[in-house]
Amino acid sequence: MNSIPRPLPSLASDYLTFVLSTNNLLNLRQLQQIHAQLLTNGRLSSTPLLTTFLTSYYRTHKTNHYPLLFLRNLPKPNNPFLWNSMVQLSLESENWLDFLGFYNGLRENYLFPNKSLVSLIFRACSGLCATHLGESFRCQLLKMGILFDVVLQTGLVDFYAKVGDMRSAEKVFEEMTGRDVVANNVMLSGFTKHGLVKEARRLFDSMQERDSCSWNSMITCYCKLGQIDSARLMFDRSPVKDVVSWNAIIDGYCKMGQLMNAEELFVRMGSVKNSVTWNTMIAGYVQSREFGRAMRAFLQMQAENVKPTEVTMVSLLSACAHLGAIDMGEWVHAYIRSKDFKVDVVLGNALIDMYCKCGSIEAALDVFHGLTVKNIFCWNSVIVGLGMHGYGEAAVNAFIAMEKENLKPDEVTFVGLLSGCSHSGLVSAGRRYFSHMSSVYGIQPGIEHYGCMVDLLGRAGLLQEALDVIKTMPMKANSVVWGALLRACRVHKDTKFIEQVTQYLLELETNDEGNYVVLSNLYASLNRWDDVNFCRKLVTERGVRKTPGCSSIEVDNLVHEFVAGDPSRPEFSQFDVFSDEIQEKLKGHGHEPDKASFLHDIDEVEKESII
DNA sequence: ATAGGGTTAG
Repeated sequence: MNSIPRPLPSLASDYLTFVLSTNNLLNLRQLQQIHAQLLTNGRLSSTPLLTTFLTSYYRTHKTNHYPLLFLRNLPKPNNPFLWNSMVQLSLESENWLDFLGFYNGLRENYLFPNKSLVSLIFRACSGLCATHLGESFRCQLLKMGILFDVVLQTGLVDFYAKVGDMRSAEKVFEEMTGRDVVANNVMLSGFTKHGLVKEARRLFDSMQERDSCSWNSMITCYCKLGQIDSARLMFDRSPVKDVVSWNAIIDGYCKMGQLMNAEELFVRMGSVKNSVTWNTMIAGYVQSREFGRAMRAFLQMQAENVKPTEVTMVSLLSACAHLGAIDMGEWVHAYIRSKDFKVDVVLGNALIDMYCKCGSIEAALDVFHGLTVKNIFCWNSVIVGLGMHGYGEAAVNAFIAMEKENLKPDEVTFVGLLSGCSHSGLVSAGRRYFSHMSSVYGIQPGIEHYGCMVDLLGRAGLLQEALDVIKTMPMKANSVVWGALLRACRVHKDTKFIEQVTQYLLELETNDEGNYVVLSNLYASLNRWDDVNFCRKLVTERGVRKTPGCSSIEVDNLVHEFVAGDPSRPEFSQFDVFSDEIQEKLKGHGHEPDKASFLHDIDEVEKESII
């Protein structure tokens, strides 16, 4: 169908209906031809037909450009139904910018949105957290003389609650006459979202009629505040338990790390389970670092014929990122493509993060550039990823590009940017961005940012400056910050500050095993064996447990874990040979193992091999 | 109106 033959007027209607029903993507030329057809024959331009045409165009092309052009060129006055359906369609597909375009077009024609649309628009304003838009919209409605009934007032309550203006929300709610269950539930969920459990409970207790939504709101409210036992009480008391109730309480247990309780309910649910239930459980496993169980749950989900969703994929990708399982990650990516899942910002970000953490910055960038919509999470992941892989300058450039897109950097952006500068030795850039944080962007540096600066200066050998940062920063240094300085001391073989760090370890009862080890090794390299023993005694006294070094590799979609000094694997001897090869290669590249600061009580040859 | 997903310093 490269060109559409000009049909006879009597056939046009059928013909157009046929063309539109084939569900093919129409190109611009074809559309213009249909457009011409519709305009030249006034009889054909019936509102239903035009509506079908525009909606099918918008559904397939997902851009409001042509439909807007089309509508603007229609002879006046326009039929309000046409504009209303386009506004509604863009709202339903959550394309806010398209919505604004259509809504403005509607107003340009002095038309009013119909009533169901009005509440939809309020919901959209809530979704966008567009305070000004919602306000101006409310004023417009008043001017238009649209009556505020319970439905509209409820929409308004929802709007105020979502943008965080609880006082206005409560005011509208109090002034409402004839509140129904929905109105009460909207107010209830407003309280719930802001963790206002007392207010929520008071309203809940005063309600004469309660449906499952009311009970579920209370369950989620208690879960959100970590009061899992109160949530469970609500769940048990509810006479109208539905899937949502079960899912809410299971999620509550997962968030508390109580997988046993979550699983018990999960099993007890039987066949009521839906995809959200499975996603909740899988996400729970991932959050508790039970990646293998997450994967098994995914397989079981498929075995029970429950369709995995985009949310399932996000959890699986997160598991891959933690495991460094690139093969499995690529498999998930292929699965996403084969199922035609919609790669939105969240899923896109999960892919970017997975590829970064699995070592493939190129694949991460591919995904990033392929996204039509990028938000702060996506940019942050890319900036963090580039910095992590030693591309500090690229991270800085990404930061600049992000600003050009008019996105405001947040505190995570600066963590990524500063650590990127640190890994690439970009001292002056790091200093500049650190000072710009508060002066230009109005973000107060947190302990992470001071930590980055200590690391940046420490790596560059500016140890005194690094210590000055620790001394002058507005918060107490934690083990990460001291760890950065400690490692810098080791790398630069500078022991000036070693006493201060030891003092810190004595003062702050930290259980951070790594710092004790580094400190002990530092003393060992100085042959200060008394201090080494002191460190070791400290570790024992404080009950700090040294987790054995552990790494994992992935072969044929199976993740193999290796624990340091554990020869129980049958392949162990082969790995030994392989490890020898790597050592030789490293030496060829001029790498020297840092023997001095390690395990003083074993002989030189063995020492080298272990390091 | 109610349930599930993403980025953070050594």
